[in-house]
Amino acid sequence: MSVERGISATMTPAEKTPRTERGRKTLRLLLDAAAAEFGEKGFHESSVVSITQRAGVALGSFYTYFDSKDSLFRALVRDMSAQVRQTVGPVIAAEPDRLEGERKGLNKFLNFVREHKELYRIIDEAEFVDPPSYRAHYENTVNGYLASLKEAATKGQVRSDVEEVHAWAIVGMNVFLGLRYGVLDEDRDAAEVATIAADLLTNGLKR
Amino acid sequence: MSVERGISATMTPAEKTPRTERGRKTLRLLLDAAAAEFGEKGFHESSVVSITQRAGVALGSFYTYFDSKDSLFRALVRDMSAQVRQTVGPVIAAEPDRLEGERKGLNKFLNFVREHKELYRIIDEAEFVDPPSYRAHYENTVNGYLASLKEAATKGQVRSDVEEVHAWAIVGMNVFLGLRYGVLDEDRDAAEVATIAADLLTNGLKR
DNA sequence: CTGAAAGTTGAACCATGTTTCAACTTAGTG
DNA sequence: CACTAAGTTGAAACATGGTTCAACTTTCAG
Repeated sequence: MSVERGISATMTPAEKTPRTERGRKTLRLLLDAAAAEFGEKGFHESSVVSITQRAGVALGSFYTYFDSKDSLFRALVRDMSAQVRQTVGPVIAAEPDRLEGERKGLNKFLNFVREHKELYRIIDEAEFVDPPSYRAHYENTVNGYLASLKEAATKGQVRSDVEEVHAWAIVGMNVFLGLRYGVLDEDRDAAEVATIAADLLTNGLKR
Repeated sequence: MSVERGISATMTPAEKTPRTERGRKTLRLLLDAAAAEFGEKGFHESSVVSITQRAGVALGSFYTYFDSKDSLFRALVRDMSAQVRQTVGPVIAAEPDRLEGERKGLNKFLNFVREHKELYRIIDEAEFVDPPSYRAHYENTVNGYLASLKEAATKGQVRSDVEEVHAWAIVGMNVFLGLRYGVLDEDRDAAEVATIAADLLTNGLKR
């Protein structure tokens, strides 16, 4: 449940990139602490003081790497948005059949959410803390989805009239299933949920 | 774009219920101002000072009706949650065919969202400000959905194996369509979006 | 009319938490 | 082995905004 990755290219840390190994380590401590803190308490209940304490670093060091609490949050949102897509996208792409890929992708997503509840909450909260990033996250996600659906349509694997509305609907479906069966509760088997949902998506509600 | 209704039963306003006509009027001013303010700025950017100014009421009067900023927010969430269900539920129920009801319900929902963007955002933000209400909102919504789907299943209008996962998936779909085509942008005809989504839900993605 | 209950007011109090900064320590290079 | 750049530190300055309260006004039942 921590952001174990290095500092991704998407973070654009202004002129505050660390120049030494020590600096990179401190930055990573701060990012991990922040992800945990924001995930648990939400943006506004989290404090820079508490984040630095959790990171085992002095208060002032925070401002060596970030301009503000907001800018840290923005950096995290961008990073996590990319992480989700990089985790789920390949799983869908690797499957020759798009509808089967849908099931596998959702399964992967559910498991990812369970292991990264904090990322999920951070992206959700971006709707209020950093609307542009929030919007960008879902537009990127939906666009990727739509492209892959259209691709599948040319292969005759899905209906030929797929369009934006479908992509938003499917993404919404997945996000809510992630919320319910990943974040709020884990009372159902992830693979089973994915199978049921993929079947609904494939065949619809009709008898 | 304001909460034009009276004080609903769900609000349980402790011992702070107004006893005179004047009091009820002030309370309504505060509720409307708060809904507008929270909808525009979000919970944390909104201030009690600003809400009372918007309502044209003194700062102190706020605490005649609410224990705190939080408790006001909770009251609003509960009220709006009920409002959404009371708006959309009947539209679905009135339609003899459940799948056609789905289309009409989504259309109603989209139009409702467009006229009440602030309500939408307030419920969303409850995930962070008042998690129990947030959870309760979606559980109530999903349960209502599930009951009506099961009812339709006995009539042979939808597949007979409908269950909780389906309900969450459908609600998620609708919420995201509301977000995209109601809140973020209104660049598509609501009825058209509803038709496309209902068709997807009815027949699925397969060719 | 009148008195008590209900409602109104806004300055002051208070808690919280972000950001700055000048003194200090560590790391790496010529 | 300096000497400089990078990094660290935490107390203090600063900003914000929620909440209280005692004086005041309005309402309305008797």
